[in-house]
Amino acid sequence: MTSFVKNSPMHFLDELNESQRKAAEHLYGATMVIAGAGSGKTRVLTYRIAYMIEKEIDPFNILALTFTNKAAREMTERIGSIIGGQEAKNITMGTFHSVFSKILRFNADRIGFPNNFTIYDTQDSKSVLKDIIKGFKLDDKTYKPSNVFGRISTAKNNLISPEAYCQNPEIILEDKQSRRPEMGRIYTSYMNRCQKSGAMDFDDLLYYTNVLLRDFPEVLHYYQHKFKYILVDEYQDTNYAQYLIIKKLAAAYENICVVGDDAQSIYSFRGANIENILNFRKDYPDFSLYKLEQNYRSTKNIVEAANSIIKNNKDQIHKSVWTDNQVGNKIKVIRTPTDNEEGRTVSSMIKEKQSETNSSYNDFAILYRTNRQSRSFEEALRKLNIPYKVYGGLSFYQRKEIKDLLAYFRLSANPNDEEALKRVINYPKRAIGKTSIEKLIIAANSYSTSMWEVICDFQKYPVDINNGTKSRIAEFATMIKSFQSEINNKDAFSLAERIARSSGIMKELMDAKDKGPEEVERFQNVEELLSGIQEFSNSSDEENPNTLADFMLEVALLTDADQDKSEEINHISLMTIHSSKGLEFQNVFLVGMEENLFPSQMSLHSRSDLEEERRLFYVAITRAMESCTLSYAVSRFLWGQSISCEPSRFIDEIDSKYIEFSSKSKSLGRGLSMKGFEGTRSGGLNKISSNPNLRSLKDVSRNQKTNTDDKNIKVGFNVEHQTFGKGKVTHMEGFGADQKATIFFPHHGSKTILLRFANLQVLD
DNA sequence: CCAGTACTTAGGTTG
DNA sequence: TAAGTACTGG
Repeated sequence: MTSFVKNSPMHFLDELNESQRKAAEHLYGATMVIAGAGSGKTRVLTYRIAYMIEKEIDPFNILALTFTNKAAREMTERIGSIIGGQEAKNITMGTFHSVFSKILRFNADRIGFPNNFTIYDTQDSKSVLKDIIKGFKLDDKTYKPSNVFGRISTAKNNLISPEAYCQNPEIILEDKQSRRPEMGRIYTSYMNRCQKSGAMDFDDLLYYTNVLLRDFPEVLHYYQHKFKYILVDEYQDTNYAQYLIIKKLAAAYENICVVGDDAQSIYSFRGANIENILNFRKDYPDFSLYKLEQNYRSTKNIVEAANSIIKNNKDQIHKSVWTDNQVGNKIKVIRTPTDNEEGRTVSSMIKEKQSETNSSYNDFAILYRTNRQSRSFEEALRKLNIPYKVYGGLSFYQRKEIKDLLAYFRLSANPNDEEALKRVINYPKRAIGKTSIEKLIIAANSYSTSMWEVICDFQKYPVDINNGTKSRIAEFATMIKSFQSEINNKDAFSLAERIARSSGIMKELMDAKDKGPEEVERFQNVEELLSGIQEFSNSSDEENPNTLADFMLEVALLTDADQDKSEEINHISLMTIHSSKGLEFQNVFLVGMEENLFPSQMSLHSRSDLEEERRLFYVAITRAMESCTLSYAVSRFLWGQSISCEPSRFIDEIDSKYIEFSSKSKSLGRGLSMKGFEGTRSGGLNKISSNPNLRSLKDVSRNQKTNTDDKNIKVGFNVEHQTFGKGKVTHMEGFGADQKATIFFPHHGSKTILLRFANLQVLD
């Protein structure tokens, strides 16, 4: 087990400094490590776990919780490289959500869920809420799904059950004051709907874990004794539900080590609670505290500038971060006339520096407060032919085409998953209309069963839908059942491929491919998902194939960071400050340093919000190793109009010793800006003198009468449509006013059209 | 059922 | 401005 010691003359702990080493070696009792930015926090955690195993602690007894999947994976790898992969595998390591979702699946029957429960993402949750709000006949402007979702999420994160919510006088008053008295009813109904669908949202994973540990002492007992050693990374980002899980699990042995930095807490807006750090001393009065204060990442100027900023916050645990590194250059501040100019200036500065020092583009990052700011930089970088990658935004798994296919998988694994069912029952088009679906939903509610049960047995659950539609629905159900029968035994890839084909999704995307590059991309995305599944299939052994059901257990908790392929490529990184947390770059450009943008306008009302913005600024500055440049624009386009901006107060908060104002910006601004203004508003130049559209409209209306009620259209007829041109009728359905024709148009593909409106000319 | 149009809204983001 | 949704007319 300890063979690595023989090979290396030096013990791995020797690579740590004194306080790092103390924190790593102190294995018993409650320990808190407050780790300044760049102080080697991950290294301490890694070595601590390696040391535990060296001390013959069984990896099976270790629970390590991280903030992201990526962090968990990297740590497992690093530990594996020190003590051997086999040992590392037995550690329970992952995010709260992934670790506890597994525990919940194992114990699902105790809390009234199937063990293959679906995990709803935010989109799914909001869609459920929208339905409920509509069902209650409430105004969806007062009850915006995202607002309601946020409110419910907060409640769950604070372990307030629907019943408690409805009875809490304070909450009732709050909702009354915000004119949303029905919130409690919506919350209750939402919980019921999810349970009926066999689904949990992300917050439920934490909520129900608490329920499980609270109501089933034997379960609590089991995990308390399994997880004798508990480690939590990024402790400042935990919420109350997470805090309580840890507290309960650690209660038996109290071997708990939390690592965090209060100065880098930037997620309170979604429930993270700095109090958890402060409470630690109350819960474990005998705790030991270690502070990691030596920064290995940045120059003296950067470290000290960052210190001078964070000093302005009132709420914080005192620590003094310092470094042995060189003094380095001062932080540069540049000013540009417009946001577009900011893009050009920063891009050319990067180009200059890159060719001067012959460094890799990977050494550069542009950080901003909001995603929309990326635009001006992307444009400028493209013009200069500088490779870049924008991080964040829509993730792979959120894309429509991916969600569509996954919905088939989800439905096959758990047919009660109502969101999945609604998503694909008529996609690709199989003539099951909105009205029919609505009727199904209402029926399911009134029979208090799931939509799936209804569509499987119209005898038992009569619904007022015409027979043609009913038989198409039945056909759909049969197809899903045939997938269902294979989901637990056939290997993931062959079933996935079959579903993609026989659902019609592949054909749908294939046919659209010649429409444009976006359609091609969609098709490729689905191919990529399938090849990912193939990989998953191949990694299993002969005896127990990895099934699609297995795949679905993992996929809901994956994010696009989990399938990084661009890591090696040479490019600049563009991202929000939030997503830069935990990363480091030689050169950081922090852009958009303006009042109302950073700090954000919405943070100006309360001190604590402003302090969070300041911590965000602290995080941004401390990403830089060697150089840090701040920029701001004097005017900026915001929602279609140009507004004038003032430099951020944060610039003033940096001790002037550490910054210099670049003169470059001034000279750049002068000559160019005037030109930009001319020519842009050429008033009424485009005014249309004669309007050809008007004419054609008239012509059309005259034609209309002649052939609308010509009902003698049959399959095989050649017809002409006003907008689609000539085509051939391939299918007819419905009667009278509902009569529809499916027509193949050589230039527009196949369309199903209501004859009542179609205005068709029969050609033969 | 399809497609064009009117209307609305705009933060950060992991699981 | 841009993007997404709801509505409406053919």
